[in-house]
Amino acid sequence: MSSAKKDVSSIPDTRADILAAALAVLQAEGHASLTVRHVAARAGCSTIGVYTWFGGKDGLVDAILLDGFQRFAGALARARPRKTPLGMLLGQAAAYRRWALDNRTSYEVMFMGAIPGHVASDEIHVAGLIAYELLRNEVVAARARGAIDEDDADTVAMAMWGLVHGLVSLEIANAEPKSVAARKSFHQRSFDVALSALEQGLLTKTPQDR
Amino acid sequence: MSSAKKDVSSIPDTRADILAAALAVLQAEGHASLTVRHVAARAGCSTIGVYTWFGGKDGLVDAILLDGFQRFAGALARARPRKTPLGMLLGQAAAYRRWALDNRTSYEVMFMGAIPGHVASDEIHVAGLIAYELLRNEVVAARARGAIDEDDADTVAMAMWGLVHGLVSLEIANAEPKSVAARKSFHQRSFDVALSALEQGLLTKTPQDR
DNA sequence: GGGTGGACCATAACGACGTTACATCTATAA
DNA sequence: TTATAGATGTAACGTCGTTATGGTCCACCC
Repeated sequence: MSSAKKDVSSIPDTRADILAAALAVLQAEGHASLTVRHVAARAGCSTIGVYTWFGGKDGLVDAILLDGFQRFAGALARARPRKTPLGMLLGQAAAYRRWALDNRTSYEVMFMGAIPGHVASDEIHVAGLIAYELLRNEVVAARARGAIDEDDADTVAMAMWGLVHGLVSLEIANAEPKSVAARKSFHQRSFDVALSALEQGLLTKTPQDR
Repeated sequence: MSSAKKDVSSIPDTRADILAAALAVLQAEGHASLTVRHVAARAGCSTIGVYTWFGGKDGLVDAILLDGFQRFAGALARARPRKTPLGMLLGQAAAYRRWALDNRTSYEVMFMGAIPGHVASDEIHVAGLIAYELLRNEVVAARARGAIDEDDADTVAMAMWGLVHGLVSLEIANAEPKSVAARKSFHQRSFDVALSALEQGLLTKTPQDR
């Protein structure tokens, strides 16, 4: 305000402020507090800023989702390498669960419909597909090396995605019949058992290079 | 109003009307239209009726959930018998998916958090556990006959539940990379592949009475 | 019959939500 | 300096869940 004129890189100031405020609110107070008024107040502007820069709450949530999917895909891509194709698949599944548990609020928004009436834009679906492709690629690689019989990579990828997503959803929703103390290890164990069982079931009958 | 006095069985008239109206609204117009005002109007009373008989929207949703879980458990219990324990498990999984697809709106409310801020009461969690027990019982039976190695029935049951829930969630959310025309058969196929793979993976190494 | 109390309900309102009409301010172009 | 376009603040609209207020109706007791 005083001496420095705006430098070129800071032109879209308000937009960045609002997005940062939205992420902060989401992280600190949960989806219920993610209101236009609340975010705007935290960003230091009026509600109209959300409409100027994001077109409304839907646009703001889309921006949040885009950020989430990018971080999510990055985490999957950084899953530590394993020696075998099936090991890579298990590694991605583990990275998926780890990221979801470490970014619970984001995961709920991205995959569990935590924002009431939100319908994601096409751009967001594309961002989601990028993450899916990472998994699918490993399936293709595993099949190319003869570790998996099933012809259609999408079928196998969807089976794995469904399993991982379902278990993680139930874990986050706390839907299990055990005591609180045993929750973490119980879910970890269910996850491991289910994954290795699925892996066993997907193996070729005439194993080659697993 | 004219001649007939109320017979005993129709004393809680308004309550039943409201619940019926809520189910009708949910079925015909989706969760977004499930508002206290809308339901009350359809039931022919004012909004206060919802508070008199259900304590508020949460109580009304709880009643809807209870109804849903009872119908869901009934559908699982009626899954047609198979000859083997593992066949029973697959049969229950198929019944689960069938019910979810046939009762999509109910499923979204029960398992996908479709009602924004709703937190289910303890009674509802119990109702959910009853359905879970049906699955768990089949796991115990399969283990008793030596078809499954894993010791902890909850671990196996959670693995299956997670797989089925995850695939069904993704199917309902339409999260797949195929064209609309191929969706149904694609999901059916993914479901079958994943289930039979999980089954294969859970089999004992020394098969006995499957 | 004449109260009396409680269960049920309608009206109207409150605060919070997403959204928008309108006026104002600011910065750049002519 | 003036004009124009974009960003912004204020205040409002309609909707949501919820509730305070008050009225109706019916069972019960004197």
